[in-house]
Amino acid sequence: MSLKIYNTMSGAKEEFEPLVADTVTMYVCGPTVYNLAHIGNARPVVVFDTLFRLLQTQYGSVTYARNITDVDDKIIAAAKEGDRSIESVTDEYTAKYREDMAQLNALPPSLEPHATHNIDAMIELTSTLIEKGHAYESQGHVLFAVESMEDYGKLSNRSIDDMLAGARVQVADYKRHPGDFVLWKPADITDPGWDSPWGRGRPGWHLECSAMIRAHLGETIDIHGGGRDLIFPHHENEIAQSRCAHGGDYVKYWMHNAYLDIDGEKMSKSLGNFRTVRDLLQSYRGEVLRFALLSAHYRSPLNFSVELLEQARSNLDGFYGTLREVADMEIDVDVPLADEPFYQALNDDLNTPLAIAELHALAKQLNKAAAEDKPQLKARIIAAGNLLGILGQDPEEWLQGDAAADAISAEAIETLIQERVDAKANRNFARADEIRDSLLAEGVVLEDSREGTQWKRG
RNA sequence: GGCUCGGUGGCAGAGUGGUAAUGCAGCGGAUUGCAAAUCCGUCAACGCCGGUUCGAUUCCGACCCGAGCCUCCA
Repeated sequence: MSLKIYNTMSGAKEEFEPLVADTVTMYVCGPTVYNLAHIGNARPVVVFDTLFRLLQTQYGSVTYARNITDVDDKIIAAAKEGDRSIESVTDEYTAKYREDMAQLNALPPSLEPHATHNIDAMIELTSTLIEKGHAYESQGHVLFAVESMEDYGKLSNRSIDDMLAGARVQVADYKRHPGDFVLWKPADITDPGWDSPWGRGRPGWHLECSAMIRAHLGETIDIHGGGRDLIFPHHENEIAQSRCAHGGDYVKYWMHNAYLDIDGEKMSKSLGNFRTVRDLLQSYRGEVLRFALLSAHYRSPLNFSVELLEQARSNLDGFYGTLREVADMEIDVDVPLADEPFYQALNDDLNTPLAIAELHALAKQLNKAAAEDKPQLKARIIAAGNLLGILGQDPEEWLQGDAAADAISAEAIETLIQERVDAKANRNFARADEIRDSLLAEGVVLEDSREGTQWKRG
């Protein structure tokens, strides 16, 4: 069972083969830390976290780097607006980003390089590009000369001429060609800046990823991921920087996720139609958000809505309900992943919706399995859940734990259930139903069985 | 204008050159004191028009509709 990945560069699914046997290097573009992450920003995090988990099942060494962009115009603007230091802005939002992503069950990446910790590498890269004739200094800026690169535009499949046709490239008198992009720009005395051969300044947006990949992962990496909107110009320009500086390949497999839509439109900061993860966590647990994000294939747009979240929750409740029935069952059963349909689904370019469908099939089997078959089915469900980053909680806690601040307490519920058991024993069904209805009004659902009454918050 | 990507049942969402997964919702049944949960069954879909083919939802072409990138954006 081998992994297939859709490579943006070739436009086709390819067999995944790492450059070095049993070793995978992966880099995903992380946040610019000047505000809270929205749920659209969380999609690549969840998608590539799932890939990270999958890779770890088949390669001995998997290094996953996700950067923190902590120098940028928007950060400077946010600091000025809040009348606070750059560091207090970036520290706050870096911490909040980590917290939010942890709520989504995203594992911490192996490395989390900060742009400001790698300025030397960026200056060095810029110098190399100038030496090799791919960059030039102009009015305090250093710019990459796109015309100096033979196949610039290959990733996004556009030519330099095409870009001019759009006539939306920023024209600036310090550029030789309108498509040239900034490697290094001068900094105002009040702005953050670093001394460089070209004066005090700061790096352009694209530079950090090229420099940090080179510094932390090597000249060529296996997988580089991010949102579709990064294909151009960001990733295109990374390729230009790295290939022109070092020669050789930069990235073997390019992966790009589609975005979240709201009412058929892209969710984005500039459109203002976004919901922050932090805000959504007030109403939905992180695992629900994660499940919702995985319910569509990562290369397809996903329409984000209340209905989607309710379906995600309903699905998870079902799985946890199944697991609650076998909560005390030991599962020291080996699960040969290669044979598992959910594993095969994930290996096919991370087909998470199909993997979830296979999870449903397993749950159904478990619900009606003979006792001796249950442990292995439970083990398989847990194994699938681990890969998807779900179903890791105690089922009872999941089903009973999602209580609002003013909700009825577990103790009060148990007391009423006991009273209802007594009423039923006396065949006082009117009282029993009255108790059940009153609990339902509190959002508590009772489930009677031969073994007794269970409850959950619905 | 250039370059991408889509349009599958009420909703979400896989997939395939030949009976179109799965989930949610609906309906019927089993079970239950009645429910819930579970199980069984069931209704219902491939944008439009051509072409290739024995056969197309799937391949090709045109068209309609939608989204995205080309500017900060996951």
